[in-house]
Amino acid sequence: MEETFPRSTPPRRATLKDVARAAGVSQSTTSRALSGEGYVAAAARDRIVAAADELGYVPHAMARSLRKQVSRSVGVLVSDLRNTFYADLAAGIAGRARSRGYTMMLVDDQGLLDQELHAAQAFVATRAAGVIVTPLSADVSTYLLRQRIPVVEVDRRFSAGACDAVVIDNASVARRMTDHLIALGHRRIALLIDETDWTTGSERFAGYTRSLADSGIPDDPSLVVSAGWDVGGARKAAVGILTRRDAPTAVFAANNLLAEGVWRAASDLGLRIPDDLSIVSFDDAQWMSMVSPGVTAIAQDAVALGEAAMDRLLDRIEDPDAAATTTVLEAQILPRGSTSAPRPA
Amino acid sequence: MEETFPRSTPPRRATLKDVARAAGVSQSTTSRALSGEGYVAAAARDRIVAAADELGYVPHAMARSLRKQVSRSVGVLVSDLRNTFYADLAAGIAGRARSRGYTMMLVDDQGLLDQELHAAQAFVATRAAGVIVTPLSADVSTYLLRQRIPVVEVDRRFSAGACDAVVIDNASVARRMTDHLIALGHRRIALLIDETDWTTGSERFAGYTRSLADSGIPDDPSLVVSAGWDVGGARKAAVGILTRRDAPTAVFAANNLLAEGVWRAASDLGLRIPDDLSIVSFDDAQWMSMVSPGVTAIAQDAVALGEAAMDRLLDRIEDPDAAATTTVLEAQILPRGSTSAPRPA
DNA sequence: CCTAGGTATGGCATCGTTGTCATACAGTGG
DNA sequence: CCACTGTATGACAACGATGCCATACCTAGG
Repeated sequence: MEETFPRSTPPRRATLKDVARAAGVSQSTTSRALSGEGYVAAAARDRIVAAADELGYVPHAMARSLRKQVSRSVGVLVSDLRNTFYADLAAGIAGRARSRGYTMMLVDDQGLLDQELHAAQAFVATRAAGVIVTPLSADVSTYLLRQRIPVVEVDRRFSAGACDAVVIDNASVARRMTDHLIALGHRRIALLIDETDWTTGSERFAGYTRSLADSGIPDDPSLVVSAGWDVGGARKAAVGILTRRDAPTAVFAANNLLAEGVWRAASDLGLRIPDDLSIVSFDDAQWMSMVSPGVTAIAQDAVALGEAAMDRLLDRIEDPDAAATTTVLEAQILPRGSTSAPRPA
Repeated sequence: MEETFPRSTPPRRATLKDVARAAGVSQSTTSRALSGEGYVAAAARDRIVAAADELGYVPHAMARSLRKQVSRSVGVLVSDLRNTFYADLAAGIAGRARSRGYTMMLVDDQGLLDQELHAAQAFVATRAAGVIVTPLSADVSTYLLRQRIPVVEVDRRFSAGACDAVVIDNASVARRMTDHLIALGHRRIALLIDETDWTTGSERFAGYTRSLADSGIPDDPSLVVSAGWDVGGARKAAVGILTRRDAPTAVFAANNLLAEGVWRAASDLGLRIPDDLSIVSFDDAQWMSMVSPGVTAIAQDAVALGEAAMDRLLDRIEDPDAAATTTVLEAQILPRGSTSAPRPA
């Protein structure tokens, strides 16, 4: 009998069976004692609990969820964790997940379609209780829904109607932002945008267009510039439009990367802000409050977005057959120094 | 017999048994066919594979890992996802995890000790293959190591020697940064710091002190200011030291939040940078390259830190009994406009 | 005294996989 | 013709937890 092991680090992790043996009762009783369901004599319970933490017993979550056929973990799929927006979103989800007793599996698909689908499969494999996703295509939701896994789309919608969604009112706030520029006296307002295929882009574009139309400003398609996905491209595109003979007096950047490009372009060209050029941004970023003048921006509360998505998901898990709903959160305009009346021509 | 269900959404997720039945073979054969281990006739394999994707079969990762007694998921515990440093770290880990076939459970402990321990327990419950943590105390590592779970500490070390760690050489780069200020002619250099209890703080402090000593500059403890954990506190502390009669000509902020406080304080006091005051920061933040002048900063590659930590963890999982090592990554000094020679007195 | 109901406990099947083992049928070399 | 080896398959027992069921005791009420 040389089975003496140091007491501090047991050779194997303790299981329910070990606790049962140590307490001198059956596994059934042990399970009941630790879960608090069913009859257990007080004395037995005490012995069992004592044995459990003597052995450092931690229930095996996977075994439990295999047996109970329910999972306490949710999958989260975002496009790019290095982008503050997604990181804040994840933070909001994480906070709610923890307080509701769920664990979070986080995957960053880097904006790649194949990784998005691959991640979805990983969520199915772990039998996630539900998934929150900032989708790149309708495929994820379709696939997960077919697998009977609740899905919530955040930030943008691809499967409108088929699954729940939590978004902000892009169109409305883009319109109000454009209204603000028009109220200051601007007539030539450029829109720098990445894409108009997703709901985010198309709605922002729609809000901008709507504002101009409502103010009776003639449509000028040349002022809407597709500026790519990175700062470099945005900078180039901004330089292009700002050096035109009929350059705009204000630029509306449809996200924070584009705003950075515009800011740098203005600096390249020696334009004074807001005297020579007004700049506004959809998405607030930290630098916008650090530079002078600060950049007037639309702030989405990404943390709140994440929290709302998690709440939605948990409701859905409780009631899988309820009708899909779309939750729309408010976004705020933060007026800063980058906007003023255009210079008289 | 009214068990007709729509073919598109099966009532229950398909299991190995379902695939086996559909292909007309046993579970054993099915398992062998899908895993590729052991003998399976070519014809049978084809039938099985066909049945599997007909049914949309996805193997149950938890059942598998229960049976095989190995897990393919790692736990990651960071202090605050909303802080870019941690988000980038997580992104680095996530990237490596995905490419190595692991899934990542992410928890944000919000800098709270009890949540840190709670998260550690959750990792044990899911039988994580390993854990990467930016620790708040030695307790996490101690607990997890006792539970035989490999741990890698990142950014700061609490359990030096007991577990692996991946950090940057805080002391050395802090010293070089201070040397840089001294080389420019500064003699009164303040250090704004949050804490000196963690390895990060104490090493940065040590590097600063060492640089001054090596240059023969007399020690002045009043120039080392404990500035709290948020921007507001840092701003106040900075205003305090900058309005002293013998105010420093340069300030070294030990992290990006403190740097923001200093920057705002300088703005409050109308100090011109770098003429009236030189500012340097440990930690680069996006705004530091957007403001003018830009802030000279120490850039840690948080993504690389995360990748290195994941690599370390996987090595450790493969060889649990190897000696614990500490990996030290380089950090870079990015010279920008916020530093110059002090104004002649 | 007998039964009913509350309390307390253990046995056992089960969740979905995997791997060991036993079995069976080739074909091959002695 | 008899081992023997290689191929192919299915039964079955795990992994760790739970929950149904049977069993057993005790007390109270008829």
